[in-house]
Amino acid sequence: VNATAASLIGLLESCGGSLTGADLVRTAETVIGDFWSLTRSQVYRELASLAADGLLAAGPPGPREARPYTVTAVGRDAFLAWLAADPPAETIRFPLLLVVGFGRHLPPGRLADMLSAAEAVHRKRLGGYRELDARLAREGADAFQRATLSFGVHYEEAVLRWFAELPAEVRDA
Amino acid sequence: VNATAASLIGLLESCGGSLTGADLVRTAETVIGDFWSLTRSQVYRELASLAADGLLAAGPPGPREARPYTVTAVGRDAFLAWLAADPPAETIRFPLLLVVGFGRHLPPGRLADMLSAAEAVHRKRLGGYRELDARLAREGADAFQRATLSFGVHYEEAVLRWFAELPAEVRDA
DNA sequence: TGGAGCATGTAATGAGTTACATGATTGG
DNA sequence: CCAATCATGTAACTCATTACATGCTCCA
Repeated sequence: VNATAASLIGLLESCGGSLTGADLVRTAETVIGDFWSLTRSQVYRELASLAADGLLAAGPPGPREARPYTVTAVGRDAFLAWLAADPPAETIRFPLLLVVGFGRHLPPGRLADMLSAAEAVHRKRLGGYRELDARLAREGADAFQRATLSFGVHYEEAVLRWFAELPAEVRDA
Repeated sequence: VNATAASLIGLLESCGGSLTGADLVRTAETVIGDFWSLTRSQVYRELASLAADGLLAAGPPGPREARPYTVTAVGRDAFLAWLAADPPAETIRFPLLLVVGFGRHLPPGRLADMLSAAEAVHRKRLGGYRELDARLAREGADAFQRATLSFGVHYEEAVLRWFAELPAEVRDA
């Protein structure tokens, strides 16, 4: 029961009923996509694997072989066990930092371009997070979900601060 | 030429001469390990692949089949091309955030334990980064390398701020 | 009704992790 | 010189990404 599989069970639990693969792809993307990326292929693989192990039950296939999945009692227990275990440390893989680290090999101006492009992306993401947070606050959403969003806000603010504080030596290399 | 392979070439470039697989594992761990994890197996696989493609040249095997690798002209060009290309976005996978998001399924107190354990880890990491930064500043190290370290500092500060600002509803769930 | 475009699911490739085997090294 | 321990390299496996095929759907 890895983190991706457990998350799928958790999303099925939260949504009460049964969801198909594509439903789960969409749901996962919006709910946990900002700090736990996953692709269609992963979802289908995990669903098949979980169903084979009896943690999920597959309903009758609908259009285009779409099977709705529901959580079994065994699956629920496995999810709760995963949830209560000590979570491993986060992993960050930030290609831009590699580029910055090797920055002295770049032609003049190139790094500045990359940095301002990245800065724009992060500025936009921060705006989106803040907007979403305001909406969730209005709607009185789950405090746990808002806490994950809050991480996103803090993270993006940190990235932007980092950009802002880069020495000219680096920024205009 | 993926990011891991390119980084290995870059490290070989920076170190001037030729390094063996184990040397590169060590170097990579200390220089880029904080934002680009890689394992021995990856290193050896990439080295073999890069040598097969002529981007690296393998020297004569020393003790225990250890071959020293050096960068070829082709390899250097490939590295520079990778470096100048637009870097893809970072990926973050933070298991603790998954757990927080599903926090309402946790027994009372469990989340608080996880959070304080994680907080201790991040506090320690921040301390280590600051110490290292002070040393690099004294030694007048490469500004680009210090910039990557600065990211680490900003990131850890953000994580700690996030912890500190979590509502009691979440922290003491 | 038919075909363009899109959504869903699958297969093949690539990257990352874990676990293992074997050869050095060092201290007794 | 022998044995315990550690370092180095390899292989098997899991996870993730990319590219593909096929079947809906919706509008002309």
